[in-house]
Amino acid sequence: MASLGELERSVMDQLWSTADAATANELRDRLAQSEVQSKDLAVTTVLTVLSRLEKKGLVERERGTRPHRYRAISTREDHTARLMHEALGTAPDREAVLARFIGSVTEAEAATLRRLLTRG
Amino acid sequence: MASLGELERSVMDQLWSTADAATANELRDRLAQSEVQSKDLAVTTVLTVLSRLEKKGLVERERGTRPHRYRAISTREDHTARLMHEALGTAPDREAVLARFIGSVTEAEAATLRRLLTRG
DNA sequence: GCCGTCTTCTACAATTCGTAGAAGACTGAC
DNA sequence: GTCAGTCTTCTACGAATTGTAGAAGACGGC
Repeated sequence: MASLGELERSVMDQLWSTADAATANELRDRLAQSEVQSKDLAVTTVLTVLSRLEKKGLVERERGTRPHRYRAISTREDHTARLMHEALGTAPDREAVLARFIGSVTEAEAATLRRLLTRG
Repeated sequence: MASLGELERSVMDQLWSTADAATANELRDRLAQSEVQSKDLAVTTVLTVLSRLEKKGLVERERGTRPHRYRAISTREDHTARLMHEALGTAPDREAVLARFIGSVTEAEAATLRRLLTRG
């Protein structure tokens, strides 16, 4: 449901990289600079993508200001964590999935998890 | 990369529900019975989907036997765990993601994780 | 050698995504 | 109040993915 295309992903990355809302133009510029794909985009392209992301519930826009400003609705971390939960939810045996998941986590991450789990 | 369509997903569910390899015909029958969508499919439809799943690396087929037999390459749990890792990998701050993830896990799952993490 | 079964090839419609032009809406400068 | 420039919306199109399946070729048992 929430699978993003490449450009959609890039736009989200930009929105996530600074918490502030940004205009389509700012985003286009930022994409032009930081982008791996280095393909200058039309502003309308960025706007289309932003509209789609809005429809998908990932982005919200301020309609009051004249150049509308867009911001990510949740943080990248929340979004990613939600995706992980979604994946987890597709399997009937969640514990078995967690076992596999833990099995292939790096030692540093395992340590983090231990800390997080014992602290609460 | 590994996002599945609805039918593809259903076929994988069937393959995962029994570890044995199955023929396209068997799968079509099983789908017809268990399926929510209750739409009788042509065998060729199932075969097409199986070929696509094979190309995606999720299914392997025995070409030796005459009605080819298909089986899932990894278990549902492995597959799901891999998806979770993929999601995790998209974020730069993996630890932060893990923190959010842990935060929204059920108590039972948290217990499972603790057990898994302290046992190794 | 023929018949029924199985596979492969090809195809098509719907959806998603990248991409953007055309045209209408709005704002600031004057 | 009007004009120019900016911004948004609408519409569109091509590529890729997915559900769907027919046509035709390959194969094995009788």
